[in-house]
Amino acid sequence: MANIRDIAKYADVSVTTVSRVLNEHPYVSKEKRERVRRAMAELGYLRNQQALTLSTGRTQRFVVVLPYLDHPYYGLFVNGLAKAALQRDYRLVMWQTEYQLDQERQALDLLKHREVDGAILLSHTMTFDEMETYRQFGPIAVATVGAPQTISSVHVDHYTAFVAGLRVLAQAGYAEIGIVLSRQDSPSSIARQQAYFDEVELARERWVWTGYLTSEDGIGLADSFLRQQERPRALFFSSDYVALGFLGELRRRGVSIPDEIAILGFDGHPIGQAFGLSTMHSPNEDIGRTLFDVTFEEMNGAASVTNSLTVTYLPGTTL
Amino acid sequence: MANIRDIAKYADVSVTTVSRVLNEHPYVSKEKRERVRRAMAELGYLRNQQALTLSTGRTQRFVVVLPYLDHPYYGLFVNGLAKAALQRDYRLVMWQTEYQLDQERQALDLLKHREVDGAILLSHTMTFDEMETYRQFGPIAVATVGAPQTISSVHVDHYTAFVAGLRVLAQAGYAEIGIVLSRQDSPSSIARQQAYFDEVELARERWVWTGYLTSEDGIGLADSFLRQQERPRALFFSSDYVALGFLGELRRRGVSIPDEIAILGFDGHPIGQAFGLSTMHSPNEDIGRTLFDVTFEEMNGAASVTNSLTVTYLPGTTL
DNA sequence: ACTTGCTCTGAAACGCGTTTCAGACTGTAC
DNA sequence: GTACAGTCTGAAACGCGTTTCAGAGCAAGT
Repeated sequence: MANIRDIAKYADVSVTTVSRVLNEHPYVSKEKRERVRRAMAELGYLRNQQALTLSTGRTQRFVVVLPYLDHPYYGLFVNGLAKAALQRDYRLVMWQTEYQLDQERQALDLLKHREVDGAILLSHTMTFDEMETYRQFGPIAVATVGAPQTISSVHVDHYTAFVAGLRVLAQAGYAEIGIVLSRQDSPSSIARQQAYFDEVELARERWVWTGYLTSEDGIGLADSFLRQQERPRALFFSSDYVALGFLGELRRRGVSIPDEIAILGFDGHPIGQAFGLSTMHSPNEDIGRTLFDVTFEEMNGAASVTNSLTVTYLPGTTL
Repeated sequence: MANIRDIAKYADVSVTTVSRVLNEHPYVSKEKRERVRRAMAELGYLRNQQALTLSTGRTQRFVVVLPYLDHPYYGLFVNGLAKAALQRDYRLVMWQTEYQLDQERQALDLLKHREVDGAILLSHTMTFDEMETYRQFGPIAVATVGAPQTISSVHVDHYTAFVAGLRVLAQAGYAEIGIVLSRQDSPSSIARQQAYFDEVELARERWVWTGYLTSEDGIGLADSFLRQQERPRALFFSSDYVALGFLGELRRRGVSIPDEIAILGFDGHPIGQAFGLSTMHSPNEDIGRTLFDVTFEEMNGAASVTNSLTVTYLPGTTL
């Protein structure tokens, strides 16, 4: 494998000159530039990215932290991230945490050890206090609310977003509303419950279901829901996938939707449309794109930012 | 940022000794080991991964190439890859190609430039001949069939798999069968068509639909399908997502399934169960895991392998 | 007493591209 | 004729951890 010194020798110039040709520095005579070019072609020179990385201190990589790589909820975020990364010639190292704190720490250790230039957390269980201890090693951006000054944030405010969804339900004439959330104690679940109790007059503790993450969980909910005595007339899900599982199972059992139970999802993932799911659309792809850009800019000296986006109602036939 | 030389000076030992402590080499006296440990703690030493990478020539990274990061079809592969990577302390650089040949080339260029140790292609449009030109730069593994000797392959054979699915349909009593495929000219689509015409007596050209990738495509199919004069009695989809979109749309229109039209999917993705989709289960997570392992072993000198896995019928209510 | 074989240590080279700095040279301006 | 600015060039240092090699010290084996 020819390196820059071999090329220099072969073309009878200094390594500096070769480096200049590589980087298209103007101060190289036509003749030497040509000689170097030819030498590179003849020896099959390939620039060693590792050496470049060590030398410049830039890895051209960000680590992207998320609980599950294969959870469709994160798909659109990741898509936005990937598109932005491509534009800047950056690579994304994906890090699956399965909600394990130590996995999050390992991901941020990449930052410490200069394996990546920055970190983008689509989800985190770590406290912001701990997260800030990593800030000195590179820019960090999160897709969640409540980040401190030093940490960039691009997110939808789940309280506001949930209020918006609950009002859509209210306007459609539903007063008895239940909500189906993901992890019990996640910040977003807490915010959503808060919104529920603040906004819905007939809100009830037992109409709050937590621990529903996947479409299978949604199927599972059908049974326990139908067995319940006093049921809400509408269910607001924090995820389209859970809503879809529930919807599919109910339709299969011949339950009429929305006559017996109305369903509102949250995400606006394309697959929901296939089933006519009414949902609150969250601009996740934009968030992904912006998260990348923000992190990139911050690496180049820009200040950290907080960017709150809003959700919109995407009508279907389940409401 | 303290480096290894700073530590050496502070602990009054050579850099070699520091390196030995870092790598837990036994030939270091207790006393010096202790001094080095203390120096590292006091100066807050953090090993620079970039330097290590340049020095050892190992990046601890593989690039994973796939058309869309957010296509749920690849989710289970990626999940398997991620789990295997975690075990070996490897990172995955995800590369989205959108089926663009030049994106595939860019991904493999990472290999050329020593930015990754190996490449795993879940999908590719590149010919194997071209792919082989990259082989000299590191191990390559694909999830597709037909790879040459030098390139590892872990896959389901789509011809065999499709024959299996078609026989499931035949055994269930369906003779008039149509198939719905993804990209027209992809090797897997070609193999599937071959299987169709070889296996199904009543196979017809116009019962082959191509270009269906997403659940939305499945919705779109419903209309043109229902308008067709002579319809097959069963549809075999090459993707659960397309099948689900189609299924959802038909159910919404009140078409009785499987009485009017039977549906068989392909993948066995969990979300299919929510809707009772009958499907051929493909062990994609295993494939992902094995792809990683194979690439890893090959990097350590093992020979390339070809590993063909089989699909199994996963009953639902749509058949 | 003498070889053999560990254990321990560190100087120097290595991987490889970039950057700094000093110097030479040419051309233009005054 | 002298300055100054711009062009071109290369030696050396830099980023930083690993590896090779040579050598010293010491104990066990014959």
